[in-house]
Amino acid sequence: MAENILVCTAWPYANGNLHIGHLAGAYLPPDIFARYHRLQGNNVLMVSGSDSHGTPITLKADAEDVSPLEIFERYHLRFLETFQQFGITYDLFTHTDTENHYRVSQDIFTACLDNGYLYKKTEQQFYSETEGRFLPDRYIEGTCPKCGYDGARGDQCDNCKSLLDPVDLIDPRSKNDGSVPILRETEHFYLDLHKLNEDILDYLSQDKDHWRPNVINFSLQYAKGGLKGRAITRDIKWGIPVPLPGYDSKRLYVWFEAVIGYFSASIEWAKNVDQPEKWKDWWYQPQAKTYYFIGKDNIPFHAVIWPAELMATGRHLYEDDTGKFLNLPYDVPSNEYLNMEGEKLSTSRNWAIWAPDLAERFDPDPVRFYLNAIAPESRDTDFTFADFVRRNNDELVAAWGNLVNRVLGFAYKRYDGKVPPIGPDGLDEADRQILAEVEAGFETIGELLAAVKLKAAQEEAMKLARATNVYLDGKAPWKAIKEDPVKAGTSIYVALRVIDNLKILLSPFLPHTCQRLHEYLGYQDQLFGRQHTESFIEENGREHEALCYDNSQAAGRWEPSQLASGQILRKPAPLFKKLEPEVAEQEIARLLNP
RNA sequence: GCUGAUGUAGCUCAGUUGGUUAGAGCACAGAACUCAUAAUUCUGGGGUCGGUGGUUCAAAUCCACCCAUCAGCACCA
Repeated sequence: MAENILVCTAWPYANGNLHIGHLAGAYLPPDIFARYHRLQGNNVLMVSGSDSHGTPITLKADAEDVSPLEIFERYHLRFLETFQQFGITYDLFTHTDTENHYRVSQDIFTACLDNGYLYKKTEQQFYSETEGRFLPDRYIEGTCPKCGYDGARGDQCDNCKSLLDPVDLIDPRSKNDGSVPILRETEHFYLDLHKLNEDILDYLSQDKDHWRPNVINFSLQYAKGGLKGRAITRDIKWGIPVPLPGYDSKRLYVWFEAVIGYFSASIEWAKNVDQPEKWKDWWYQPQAKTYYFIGKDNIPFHAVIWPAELMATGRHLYEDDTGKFLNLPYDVPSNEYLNMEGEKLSTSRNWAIWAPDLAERFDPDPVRFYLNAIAPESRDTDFTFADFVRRNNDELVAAWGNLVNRVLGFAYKRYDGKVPPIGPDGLDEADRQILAEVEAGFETIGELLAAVKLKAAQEEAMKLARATNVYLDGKAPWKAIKEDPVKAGTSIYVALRVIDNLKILLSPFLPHTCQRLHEYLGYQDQLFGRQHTESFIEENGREHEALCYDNSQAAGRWEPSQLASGQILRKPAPLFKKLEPEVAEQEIARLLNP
């Protein structure tokens, strides 16, 4: 029975390029996961988009003296390109500046309000008279009340690292024009997390054995500590308007609406494919499983606050049957962080490998292979170019690429470009054993993938490739062919069929090269669907680019190969390139002298 | 400071409810082989399991304290 699997990934801030940390932590894992489930025949919906709001974007826009719109559109288009280059197969990768997202976010706000989960509160905040607006904490500078440092920001002192309340700053001034801001009263809406505290604890206490320890322990602790209301509106102009009269100067705060994107993007996708109710398969069908792939800094927002928003919404938005509830996250497989050459990635210090650069110089599959091999599933890990080169050469090329090349090359040259037949003696013990071992991989690797143990899954698949090398060595068909070409042909048949199986088992990790292998083996069709960008025009006439995926022509199936003897092979070529050790040095040099 | 996670061979990681000489891949050393991108296969060396103390016949595994790294701590999301 096909399952409905919703794959959500963190919404990247559209204020800079993506780097390897983003890929390894939040974008590659869900793609591997989604590809597996599609092969398995499950109904997968994978959605996300660019976060077009948020302070970092307005900061960057101010710094470049352009509009926030210009900033986020620029990087949004880059994201689309990056995801296509690495084969991250979103059914929809949209952004949060769409009419649809505005409407859904406002509807959720209204539902929360109607259900009594929002309250208003008045606070004192800094207001700039020269600019005529309230200033976010980060826009205020002053002297740190704790250490006396003069350049402290309103939210944090960079010198002593203390978290600050801007009201406590000595001699506060605006970062923009140096003017002295004044305190003024302002009213905001708060999400009443306190009221939902018990429900959140119940949710986190049931059926969470499959959650990673870090995620569940942290979330439980967070919720047990007592949740307090959080402001969900801001005095800013860039963002989604509050859907109430008299709030023209306020916007929904980005943390409240960005996570709503998972829901609104699902709805947008359904509209795009002309099945406007289809999103309900993932949001209202109780058996559907929803996964949220994020980095560890995002855990509270996905494991606590987003469920709270869904609960507060009343959980039957856009649904006449009030007995139905919106699905809460089934799993939040958060990753730790990826470091680089022993140091934390840093955008400001330009200590990062940017995804577009990586795509320019390397093929996507080796990068996917390496990033998954070192994915920070349970702890921070370290990316080094030396290790990348080593794993590419000594593991990917040596064990798998070479296996494919030697067997396909041999079959192509010595058996007339066809899959040889099984000889009259049939299969012997060793033949049956290697086939059984690899076929069992559909079970074991499938289970690992379904449990989001993606590193272990890849390792298991590589183990089978190594076992095939052992099998081949035992059979030595290059020797046997001299005395008994028919018997050697049986071994080559078995090896080809094993490779045909491994092609599927490895395809979630290495989709591009497995497709090529698929063709070398003589198949005509596509293992996976087609990825493309598309421009959508909304009711208000505005247009936006999005990444889409059409799975209708995908022929790959997560099941053992039935490779036919006599199938015509295509002339093979190596799937991967060996990398010169100097590559590592060159890349490091490039980092140090950009 | 408070809360949580992580710390096992040079590197990346496994180690189920505590139980024989702590495992894998790669790297390293030796051998075999030559179909293959000098790839492959076999054998071998290599670890006081972050530290200290405790519980136990027995601890990488349980408890306490400590150290290191990372994250969160409510206006970054």
